[in-house]
Amino acid sequence: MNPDALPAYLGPLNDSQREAVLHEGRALLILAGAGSGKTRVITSKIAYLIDRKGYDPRGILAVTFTNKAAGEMRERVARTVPGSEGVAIRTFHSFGAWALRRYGGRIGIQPSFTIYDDDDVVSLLQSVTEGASRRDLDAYAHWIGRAKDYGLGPDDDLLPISADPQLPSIYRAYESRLREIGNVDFGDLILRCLELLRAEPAAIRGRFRAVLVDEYQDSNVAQYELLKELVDPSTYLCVVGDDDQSIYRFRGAEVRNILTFADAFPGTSVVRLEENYRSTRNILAIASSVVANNKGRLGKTLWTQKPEGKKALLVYLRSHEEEAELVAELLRDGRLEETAVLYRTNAQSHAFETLFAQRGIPYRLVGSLRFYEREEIKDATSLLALLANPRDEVAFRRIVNKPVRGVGGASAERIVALAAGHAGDLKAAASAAARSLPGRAGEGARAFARLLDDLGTALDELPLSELLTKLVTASGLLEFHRLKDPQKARNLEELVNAAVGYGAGREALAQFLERIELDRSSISEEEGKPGDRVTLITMHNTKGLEFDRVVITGLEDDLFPGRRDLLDDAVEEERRLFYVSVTRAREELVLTTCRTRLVWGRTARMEPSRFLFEIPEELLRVEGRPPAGDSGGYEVGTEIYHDEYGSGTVFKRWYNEGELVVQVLFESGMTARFIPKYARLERIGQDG
DNA sequence: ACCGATCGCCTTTTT
DNA sequence: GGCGATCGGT
Repeated sequence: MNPDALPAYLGPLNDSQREAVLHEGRALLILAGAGSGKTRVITSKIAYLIDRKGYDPRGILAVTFTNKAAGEMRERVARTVPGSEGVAIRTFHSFGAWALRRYGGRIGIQPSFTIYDDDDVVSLLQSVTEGASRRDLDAYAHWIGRAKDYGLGPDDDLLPISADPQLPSIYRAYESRLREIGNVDFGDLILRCLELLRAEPAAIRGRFRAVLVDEYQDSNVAQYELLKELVDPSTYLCVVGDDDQSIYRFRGAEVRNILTFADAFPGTSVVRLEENYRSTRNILAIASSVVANNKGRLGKTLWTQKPEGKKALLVYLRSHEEEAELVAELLRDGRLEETAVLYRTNAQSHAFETLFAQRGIPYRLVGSLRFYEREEIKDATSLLALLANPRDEVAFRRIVNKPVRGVGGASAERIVALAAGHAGDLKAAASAAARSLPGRAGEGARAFARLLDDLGTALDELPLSELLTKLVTASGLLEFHRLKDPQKARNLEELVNAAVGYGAGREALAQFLERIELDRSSISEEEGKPGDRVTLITMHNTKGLEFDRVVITGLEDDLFPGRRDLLDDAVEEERRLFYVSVTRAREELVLTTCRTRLVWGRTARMEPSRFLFEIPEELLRVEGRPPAGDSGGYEVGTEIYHDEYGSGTVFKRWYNEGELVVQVLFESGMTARFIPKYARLERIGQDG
């Protein structure tokens, strides 16, 4: 091999891409517009580090945002670079889990921990609070999650999260209970990993000589701090992102991470990838013109050599049924695999599923299955969790009396209290309680303890799938659920199937549970099946994907952008979500908006999404009729002046009984509604 | 402890 | 419209 010859993987790259791959130095920020080939750049860069710069694959860490992305990158890296198996390609969370399982002992975390999901968090909160409503508990769970995203513990100033006076004490109680149990929640995977790195930097820091992060615009503050701890001055750090595609603020993503990256890591070089290889000029123009309405962008000019392409089709429809009909009609050309139907909320998939099932149109539903959150699955995994960690009181409470064993709430609490005398071990406590609890409750406790014993023995002897089979039968869960709903029994079978390939023992169990918690997409009834299928997917889930034809549905105010997002800059995040959605399309874009929609079983009247008015008309071909009189002016964003209220901006407009109504936010902070036909409004900067 | 009926609230988006 | 929480009767 001639070492001077350019490696093959550099061949197809454009100048900026190549610059990014070849860059050397301390840190690199790649601002990569949608469809600009960033995955190719990252994989090429990994290849280059290994085969030209002499990096040990085991010294390279690549962090992605979703497991799906990690899987794809793993595949591409393996294809591009022989001998790259050792590269760690993980999500932030799975990296955290890995580090905690391996080195967590140094900060008091047992490797047998399991990961609590949102439901478990709420259950635990319920046991550390008194008289809190479900609503309160949800709120506290949310705030605690957000606090952890920002790297804040119970003793930090939580006012930016919530002014609720009880939050600090509830957070503190929750945290101390969680640590007694020995489990972690999602935020802990980052936060406690950070704690580990600070306490024992030698354990991990410096292990990775190069760290690459994809989708950096969606990292949160805790992840940023983790990154800072992970690198030392000699580590090569490369992050890739697009501020226009930041869509996870609700989950603690902090766009400022990418905006200030160069300041946080001195010596940063910046490379922009602005050539788009995916979409036609028209599609790109639509995406750009809408996102241009956002303020506070780094700003970039996406361009493409692709042809202009077709105009996007905008269809005004009467109802969500018509919307599903329209999509079914489009699909009569047989291009199922090439088409994706996008919507803002999971609930919207229903209309499509129903109609497609009727018409025999095969579809693939991405993400919304929530397989692991189903009652029967959670029951079975709670038993598994209890095997993995006998101190898991959340799992214990859930499963001890299911199916009914005569151990009611009061008895269960007695056992939990008793566990304190057995180092928290609930199995030991149940055994002990078998003697002290009266009658049926005592027998139930004994039966439950015996069940755990049997399963514990089987754990070391049987492969996991066989253990699970034993578990669902011996516990009575399979029978219990079969009687309620045969589908639930089938789901339990599906869970058993998911465990095929795992060996026997505690480590296999921990791995399986971790996969369930961290990669919820890994089982879906539809996804694995071959054949042509149209994709049904939320806008958020499309990140990183692309399709020849994209149908964006439900373009209506109050839905997209959502009702809550109207005032503050949350609208900007929704606009970015629109930008992400549009740029998934290669060739063809269809936009639909409905006049009415079922909301909570009631038919609601809808208005077209404000984003539609931000698209230049010449980029659209319109079908159907927009609501009458829509040219009445006073578009959203119009600045007006009112004699009493002063100047303000229209932030919402709709029609009531045929009259245009506008809602105006004034500089004073007040809002008011007007019917412009009668009210004395002056439009600023227009002739009126 | 369990069952059934009623009430209320809900829908963002996900690692 | 549907799910889950809650209450009251057994």
